[in-house]
Order: sequence, then structure tokens, then C-alpha cells
Amino acid sequence: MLDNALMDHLLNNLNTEQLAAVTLPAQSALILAGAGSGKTRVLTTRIAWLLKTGQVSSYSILAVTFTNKAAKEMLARLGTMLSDNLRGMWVGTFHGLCNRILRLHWKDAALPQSFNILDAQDQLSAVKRILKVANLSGDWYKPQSVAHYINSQKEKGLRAGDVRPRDHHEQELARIYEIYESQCQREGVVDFAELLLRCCELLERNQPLREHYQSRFRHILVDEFQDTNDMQYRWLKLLAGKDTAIFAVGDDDQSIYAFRGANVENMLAFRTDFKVKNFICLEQNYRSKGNILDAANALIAHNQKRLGKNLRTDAGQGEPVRILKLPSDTNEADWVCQEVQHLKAEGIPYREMAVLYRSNAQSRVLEHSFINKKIPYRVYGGLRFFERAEIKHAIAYLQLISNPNNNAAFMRVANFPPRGIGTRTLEQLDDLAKANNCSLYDAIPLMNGRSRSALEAFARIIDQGTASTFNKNLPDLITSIIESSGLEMYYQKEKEGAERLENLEQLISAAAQFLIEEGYDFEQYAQTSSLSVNTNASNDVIASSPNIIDANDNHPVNMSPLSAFLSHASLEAGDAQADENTDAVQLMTVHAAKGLEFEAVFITGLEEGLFPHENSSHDKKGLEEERRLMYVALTRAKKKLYLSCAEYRMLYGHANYNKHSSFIDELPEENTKLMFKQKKASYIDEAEWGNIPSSKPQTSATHHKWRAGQSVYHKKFGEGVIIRLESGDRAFVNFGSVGMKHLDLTIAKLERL
DNA sequence: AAATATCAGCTTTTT
DNA sequence: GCTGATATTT
Repeated sequence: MLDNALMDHLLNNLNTEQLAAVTLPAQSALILAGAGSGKTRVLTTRIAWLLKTGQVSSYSILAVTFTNKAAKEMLARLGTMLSDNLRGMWVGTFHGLCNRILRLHWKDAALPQSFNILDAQDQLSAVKRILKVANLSGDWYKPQSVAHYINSQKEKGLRAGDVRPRDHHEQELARIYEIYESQCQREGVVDFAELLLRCCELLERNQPLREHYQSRFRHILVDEFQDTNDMQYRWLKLLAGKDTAIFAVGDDDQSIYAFRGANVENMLAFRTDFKVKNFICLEQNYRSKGNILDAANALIAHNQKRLGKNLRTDAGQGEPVRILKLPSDTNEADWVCQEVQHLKAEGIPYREMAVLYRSNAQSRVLEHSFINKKIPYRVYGGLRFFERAEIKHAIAYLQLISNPNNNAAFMRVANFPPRGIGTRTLEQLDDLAKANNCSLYDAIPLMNGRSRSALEAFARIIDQGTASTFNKNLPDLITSIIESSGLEMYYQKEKEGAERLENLEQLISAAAQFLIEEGYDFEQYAQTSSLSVNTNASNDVIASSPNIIDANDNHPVNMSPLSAFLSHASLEAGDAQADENTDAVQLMTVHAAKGLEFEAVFITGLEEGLFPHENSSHDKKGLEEERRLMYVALTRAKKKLYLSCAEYRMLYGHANYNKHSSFIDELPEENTKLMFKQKKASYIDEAEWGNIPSSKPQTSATHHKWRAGQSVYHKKFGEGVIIRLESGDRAFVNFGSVGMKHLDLTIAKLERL
């Protein structure tokens, strides 16, 4: 039981609103939690409170997050508050929890017991295999767009048979979707969207099961509610019974994932669907100084569609937000480095500084500067551990061991390392498999001729692995498969193989670590318990005596260590590289920065067209999401915030001359300070900056000077002709062999010829 | 089966 | 302008 004094201590550290949220009665509630308002603390203390007051046991609590990182953080914090009360509680991501339910009720869900999970890459290759046969071409049938189509249908809850095609193309897409569905089913694999959809269908179809979970979970807590998509909301509604209280925490102003299906409207829908009486705003910010917060508040106030909220702080005004315009992207990068060195000298560690940008392409120039100045840095968002080729190869062998029907895994490693199984052989095998409606693996004995023995040698590697699941623990199994598959030998011979071998070693230790963290017995082999196969009668079992399922749906989940590890590998791609402990400046996109905080933040590339990005800024909806993105960026900073833009930027091989971002104009003058690189910096037009923040209508003085057809000279591009003038003083100029440029005439220095 | 040529694509992205 | 993926070559 939780210590009384500790609980008092936890409650004493909350402000009025937080306390109100934490101690809310057992009814559904919507908590609007602003940036830096102690959201995670409220979530975890709420759980502690529910347990402490004896309202429920941990068994009745489900907490769901979006990312593994958030789930882990929540568990870690709960661990410091509670001793052993965590047992029985479900904490995880939407996908992780769906996986858990599907593993428990695999039979009811019409899945093989050890189904594999496809990550985005795997899904793409599955689609490619289909497209090769379907013989379709054109932009509509690019693997990427087909996969996107399938995913969006699944997110709408539509199976291939439910699709009502609008035109010929969609008819074809629906046909591919149908083939994809049956292929996945045949191969015993499930993609990310399928985890959600399949789980929802299971709960919808199976009333006793649904009622079991609905009465079990008395409290469902949802983190980052503004990021939920329609399917996730449907899942929540299915799990919530009439006595379930949903505690939804989110911030509509930080909704930046609409482009991948997140639906902020779920916050409004939730209020009506669940007749939410408890609505609490957390507006006290514990992160940023006043100027930073005021600037962020003023910016986001430009959005019309908001629930409405204004952050406040007791931390004092602090320094003004510094704004700087530089001649070029390289100058900008150099200046950032220079300022980083100043801050370091002032005593701020590198790891407390972040350089943010709108798109990944911008990192290049910055990195170049950091290397030059020998400043340690770390770029977020590279290849993650489980996405590396050598790891995916090893995983493919393991997938085949757990599920030989997985043709994607089969194709991936049948001839890797090379063992004389050519494309021709695989084609023949594929034909046989199709003709006999079986997997590639099962088609091997049907082959004849020379190729058969090569295939059999491959099958033997898999079979040996399968056999050792009964007498080897997981790390040993992986060690032996890396050896017997020939991966080890292959990378030993390879020139660049040393690093790959190291990663394979890491895979083995990751497995060992995983077993410990998940509470598996180290010497546990294939299946965890005989109870795991009770799903034949599960309907009755669950309906009549929930205790039986309770006994075995806690940790370790009823998955074999191998299946569990494979799920882990697909659902949690791991961190991008190690070095998390080294003191380095953090470089990342604004999206990647969500949820993080730093002493000092640089937001770079604040140019119209880049941030806000021109692909998003045409309609109001898009522009408002860009503004929320800017809001997220601003609110990452604790003490120091720098905004910079460049007059000239090289992007995708084209020169860009853009105005500074309109978002800069939306910041109040009293919270900002314009900086100048040099006193007489000719490239900074002080008058232009004097206009901030009043957005003075653009005068078109330049239009008197320029006309279409005018011959001009540009220092970099040479001679050209103005083709077309546009409002906003922009023009298309044809520079002949250099190409057509879209220039802002107030910035680009053109001479008349 | 590796080496080389060609070619699209290019905002954000977790599971 | 650069990268990653595919096509073509030897």
C-alpha cells in the first residue's frame, strides 16, 4: 500500500488545478494540459490517488499513450511513487495494447498464435510483391500510395469488401487491397493499422469479451488525446463500459499530426459522447520564462479553431526572444554555432541546447557548421536500431522460426547471405506455392531439380532454429541463428562488416535485456504456459469466471519469449543511435521536439514557404497546423529563445529568396528583440523589421521599377528576363541555362540591363 | 552478384 | 543537389 505521507507529499506539490484534476470523482474528464503544465505528473499522480484512496486496484486501470517513450516514462514515474501496486495495470501504446489483446485472444481474432507484425518497411515490400504480379503502372499504383490507400481505408474501418470505389482507379486499388488482405491472412502477418482494426472488430463481434474488459477497466487514462485517430477513438469507446471513467489529457494547440490521421475533433466528440462534466484547464506553466510564454500565447491566439487557453508563469519575464536575419543559410548555421559557443561559455551544457528546423533537409548545412567548429551534436531521426539492414535480416530468420508462413521474411533471407537460391528458383517456388495455396516454406518439398537441395539447406537452418526454441533461451537462440545462417561469416568477410557485427551483438544483448525488463524467466523456452491455449472456450471462461483469464493476462503476457521479442522489435524500432549520454547539441525537426524541453532553443529557417511550409499554408486548416507547430517550437525553450531566418537559402538544388516567416510578425514587440549581426549590416533593412508586429500591407513599390520582359542581371545567376510579376513583390525570372527562379524582388538584388 | 548508370523525389512520422 | 531505389551492365 502506498505510504500516506508520500501521497500527501505528492498532493502538496500540485497547484489548485492539478489537484482538482488528480482528485476528480470517478467520471469521465477532459484535461486541457498546456505545454509544460505538468501533464505527466497529473496523469501519474491521478493513478496513485485512485489506488491510494482504495477506489480501485491496479487491475482496473488502463493507461494508454502514443509512443513507447511516453509509456516508459509513465511507468518509471509510477515506479517511484508506488512499490508493487503496478501489477495488473495495463500501460502501453495503442498498438502495444492491441497486440496484447490479440495475443490473448488470437483464436477469436482468427490469427495464428504466433503472428508477426509488419512494420512500415515490411508492409511496403508486401505491397510491392503484389504489384509485381498485378502488373499495374502509373502514379496511382506506386507502392507508397497503395500502402497509404490501404492504411487510410483501415483507419476508416473499411475492409476491402466494404470499399465502394468511386472510379476505375479506386476499383483497382480496392482489388489490390483485397489481395493484400488475403496475403497477410495467409502469411500470418498483421500491419500496424490492422492491429487496431482487428482488435476493434474482435471486441465488437465478441460481446462476452467486450463486457469482460468493459467491467474490468474502471479507469482508462489517455495521454496526448489530441493525437488520436478515428480508429483509436473507436477502440477507446469499445473498452469503456458504462462504469468506466475516461481521463483524457491533451492539448489542442499542440495537435501537429493531422497529416497522418490525428483528429483533434475527438476532443469535442469525447465531451459529448461521454457527457463530460469535468473539464479542467492546466494553464500554469513550469517551463518557460514570461517573454517566451507571452510570445507563444500571442502567436497561437491567431488561430480561430481553439478550445482556448492561455499559459502563465511565475518565473519572471526573463530575456526577450531574440530575432535575427542573416544573408544566407550558411551564415545562419555559423551564427548558431557561434552563439552555441557563447552559451556554453556561460555554463549551459550542450545537451541543454536544441536547434530546431521545419524539415530534415535543413540539418545538412547546420551539421556542416557544427563539424567545422568541432562542436559535438546529435541529429535526431536517423535509422533506428531495429530498422538496420543486418538487424532486419536476423529478425527475418527469427520470424521464420516463429512463423514459417511469413513469406516476406522468407524472401528477405532465402538468399541472404547468398547460398545459390537465385531469382529464378524463387519464382518457381512462388508459382508452386500459389498453385498449391501454401507458403513458400511449405512449397519446398514440391520443388524438383538442383534448386531443391539449396532450398532444403535453407529450410534446415530454420528447422534447427525452431527445434532449439525448446532447449535454448532467447539470447542463445539468436546467437546460434546468426552463426548458422551465415550472417556472421558474411559480415566478417565484408569490408564494412565490423559495425554490422557489433549491431548483431547488440541484438543479442537487447534480447537478454528485454527478457529481464519484461519479467520473463531467463530459462523460459517456447511457450509460457498451457493456459495460453484456452481460447477455444474463452468466451465462456471470460463470461463466467474472469479469474481464469486474470491469472494469465498479466506479465508475462501469454506470448513465447520469441514472439514477445519480435513484437517488441516491430512495435518499438528503438532509439536512433546511442550516445544519449554524451553532451551534445540536439538537432531535430520541430515535430521531433514535441514533449522535450531545453534551456536554450534556436528555431531556424523562419522563412515564408519553409515555415510555414508552402505545401501547408494554402488553406486555413493547414496554416493553423503550421502555427501550432510554431507554438510547439516556441514552448520548448526554458530560458533562451532565438529565432533566425536567412535571405538566401539553397534547397533541393534551387536558390530561394524568401521573406521572413509571417509567424515572426505575429509575435509582440515587447517580448522580442531584433538583433543585428553588424552595425551597418546592409543586408538587414531596419525599416522592414520596424514594422513588426503590425503587419503593414505590402506596398508594391518595386512594381514601378520592374515589368515583365525586363532584362536583369543577378550576381549569382547572371543575365535573365522577368517572365511574370506577382503580388507580394515576387517574380519568375528566367536565367536561361541556370533555369527559372522564383525571387522576392525586395530581397534579391537585381540590376536592370 | 557486384558494379555502375539512371532516375525520381523532395514536409512533418509513430506504431 | 543529393540520396536512395531501381535498371542495366559486366
